[in-house]
Amino acid sequence: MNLKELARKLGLSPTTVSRALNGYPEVSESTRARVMAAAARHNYRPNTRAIRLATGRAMAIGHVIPIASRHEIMNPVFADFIAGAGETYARSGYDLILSIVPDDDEDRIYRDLHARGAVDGIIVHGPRLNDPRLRLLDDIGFPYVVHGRATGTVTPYSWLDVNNRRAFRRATEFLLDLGHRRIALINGLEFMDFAIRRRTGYLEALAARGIAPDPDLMSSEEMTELRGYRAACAMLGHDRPPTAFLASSMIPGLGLRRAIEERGLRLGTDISVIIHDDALSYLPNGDDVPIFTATRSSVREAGRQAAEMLLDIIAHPACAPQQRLLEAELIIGQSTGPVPAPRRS
Amino acid sequence: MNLKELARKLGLSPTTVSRALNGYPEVSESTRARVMAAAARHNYRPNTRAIRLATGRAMAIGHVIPIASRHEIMNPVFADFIAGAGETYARSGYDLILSIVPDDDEDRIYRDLHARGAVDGIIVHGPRLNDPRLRLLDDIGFPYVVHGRATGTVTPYSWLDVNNRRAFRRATEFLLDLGHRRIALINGLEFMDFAIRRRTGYLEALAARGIAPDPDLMSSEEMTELRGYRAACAMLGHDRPPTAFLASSMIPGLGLRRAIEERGLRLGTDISVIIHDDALSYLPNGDDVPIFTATRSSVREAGRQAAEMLLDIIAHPACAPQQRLLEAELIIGQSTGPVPAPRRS
DNA sequence: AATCAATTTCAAACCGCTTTGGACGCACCA
DNA sequence: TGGTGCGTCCAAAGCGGTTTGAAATTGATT
Repeated sequence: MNLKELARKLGLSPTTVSRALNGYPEVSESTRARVMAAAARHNYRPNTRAIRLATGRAMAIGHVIPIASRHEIMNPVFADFIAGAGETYARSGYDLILSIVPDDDEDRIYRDLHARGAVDGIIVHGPRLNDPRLRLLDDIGFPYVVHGRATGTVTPYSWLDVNNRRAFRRATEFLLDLGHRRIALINGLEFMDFAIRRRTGYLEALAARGIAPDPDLMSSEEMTELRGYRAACAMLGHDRPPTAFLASSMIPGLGLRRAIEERGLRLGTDISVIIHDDALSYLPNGDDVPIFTATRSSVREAGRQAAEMLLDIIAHPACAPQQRLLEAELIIGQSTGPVPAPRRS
Repeated sequence: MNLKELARKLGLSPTTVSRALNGYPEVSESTRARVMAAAARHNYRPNTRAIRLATGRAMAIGHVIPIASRHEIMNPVFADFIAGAGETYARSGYDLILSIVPDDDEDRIYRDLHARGAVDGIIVHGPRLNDPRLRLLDDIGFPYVVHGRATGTVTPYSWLDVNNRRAFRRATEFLLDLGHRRIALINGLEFMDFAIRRRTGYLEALAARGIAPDPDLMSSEEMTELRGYRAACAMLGHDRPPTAFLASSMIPGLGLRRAIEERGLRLGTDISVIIHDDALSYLPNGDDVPIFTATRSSVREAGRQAAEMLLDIIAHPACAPQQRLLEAELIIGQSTGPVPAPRRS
């Protein structure tokens, strides 16, 4: 069932039918009603391919997920982000096209998506320090929104980010207020922008209390359970082990907890831990009482908002780049407590 | 830069240029070379929208991810599956379009995707008992491949699945051989097909040794860390607690481990655990020596193969439905050991 | 009754590619 | 010499919508 056929059935021209369905004013309300009814009856849906060609719009957004080609780690945070973005697209009639791309091949993909006219805009995932992709996207004239920011980029661009610096500064201050002085940071890879900001917040809080950071208490790794475990083991084996940890996400946080409990230490009394909680649906941080004290910000909500921002930019290309900074809330769970009396070992 | 323009620059007709680029024989090799060179020079890429309209093919595959509308849990296993499928699509010039859909609205989405001509085929995720989607897809004539199977469906259909029954049967037998008799099963939700099969395998192994299953040792929950923890807590608090556990995935397995270690029990000596390991990139099961003894099957590889199967079906619609059953390997880690001597409590 | 503007409808061009059904030139053969 | 077949290339008709510019209809005004 296509437009022409529907028009024939109605004894109208395709033009009129098209206008009736798309809400143009130059068609009487009575015929519009007739057309709508007929369309519903034959459950007619305009062919997406034809619309796209005729209007020149792809009605689709590209999400390009970089995969570190060496390790092939897929960041599962994307799953919830995309679930959020998908809700927005569904409401607006956009499709979401997903490319998983080795990070040494991203340029080609962006160029391709543009030249082929496959998508109207792009969500940039996993921005890095001085990320070259933003320059590239500006050059080819693609509307885009960055999930996160790219330290080092000077030209303005649209982004949506969590206030990572402030979140980690507050978390560190919270631990300092509890009396902790040896606070470890289990961070993501340092070329990732979010990791840089989190470290900055951590260092700021330490500096404000006149505490010199100890490189032995700072690790930067891929965010897997195993890496969190390993890093924690190394630090807990230190001759002056930390009394508290900050972890970049729930996943290394689980490894961290394993390392702690394996040593017979109790979370929240012997060792304090604060994680960043992206509110992943499959890794809930407890329900009533959070397990981990955490800086929390829903990545799914971020997905929703980033998608809205991008659609807005596509609809109003003349507007200046948009930015939105989400604040993480510090939620108190069972994994933090006052620094214990020094152990006599 | 489009076909017409490129043709004009070359002094050829659009027809010839199109044929040259698409490898048709009715064009001399010399002009083909000329055309190819010019196309590369102006980095011409045919407009996807136009190709799609002209050929009637969408050159895109739809992945419809159902979200339980009540809980909004996004199964993170999809992330790695899709990463695998994406590799296949990238090689074949297909796009991957992703819809995250509340499970009470799936019908509409499938109908829509078809009527709009947005995709050429569908990967069905998370099949359930008597899943009505397969009937629907057959009715509307959509090529599809199911990741998993749908017990209760009688008409043949294409699927790719892990041999869940055999995997869990072997795992259970392995525990039985170690002397365990009280073996608990922490399963996924029971309307999910994979959960049914795993339970079947588990029950078969018990029955073969003449052991009656204990309903108190079988739980069916969403596969989150917290649910795994809760289920394990309840079972370990039982007056005849299990000496071994089977967990449906790494994620509830982590919660299970937490419950065990929280009680001062040691994994692999006091309590044995076998999980199903989907080989998720962000939750590696150790590296040299696996942490968990596990039934392992890479879901990423499953994604690759399912995608290939679907592309093949689309290319050869006349063929009979295809099936592929992947065997999980049983890998021995540090989480299993002989049943401990009964505790005198 | 003729004029005019507003309302409603339509024919045709267009989006950028594929594909059908020739056209053209040339060598080959009878 | 004229037909046949082959190798190259092209004009034009789709694909299924949107959109422009004009025509037909209607009602009000003069």
